[in-house]
Amino acid sequence: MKKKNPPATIPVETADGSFVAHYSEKGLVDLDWPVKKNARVRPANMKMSGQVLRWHKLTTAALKKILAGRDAKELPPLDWAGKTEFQISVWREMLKIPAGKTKSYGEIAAAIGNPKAVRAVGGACGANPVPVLVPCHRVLAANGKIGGFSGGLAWKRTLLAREGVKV
DNA sequence: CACTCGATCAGCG
DNA sequence: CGCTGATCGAGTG
Repeated sequence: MKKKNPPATIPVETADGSFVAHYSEKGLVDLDWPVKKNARVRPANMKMSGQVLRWHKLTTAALKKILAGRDAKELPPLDWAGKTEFQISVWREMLKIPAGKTKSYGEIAAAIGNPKAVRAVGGACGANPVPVLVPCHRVLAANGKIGGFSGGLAWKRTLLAREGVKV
């Protein structure tokens, strides 16, 4: 009985474009990078609970702060249903990284108790459904190399630059 | 279940 | 500086 909640899809307007947020009954499920141009997303029926709107407000505020190179004051609840414990551990660990600081994949691995799972950590980062809010861009390779980024490497560089991080 | 790949890392020539 | 092996989780057939 997989009641597939029609995820609420709402655009998040920022100076960098319109991100697209997807919410379930439990919280933010997914956040997409700004689509090319007229990413005309239909807010569907905004008949959803005001709770979603409240979350959306938090999402918007947090997103803008991080895009500006600062830490988000508060994040909306994140719904990581369907993900593995390992991935969630990795993401939760990344959430602890403050703006302007960076960690290596190896450090994340060590922090969650699997010092050797560095490759796996990389994989988890790539599977992160909520970029920016979960600062996957603050994770660099051990030797200071920038590594990769699923939303396009350009974003990673831009975000780091705004936070005052040099690569 | 077996096999492959990845946003890694550390060691060695 | 470039190549190789070690290692872990996830996806695929």
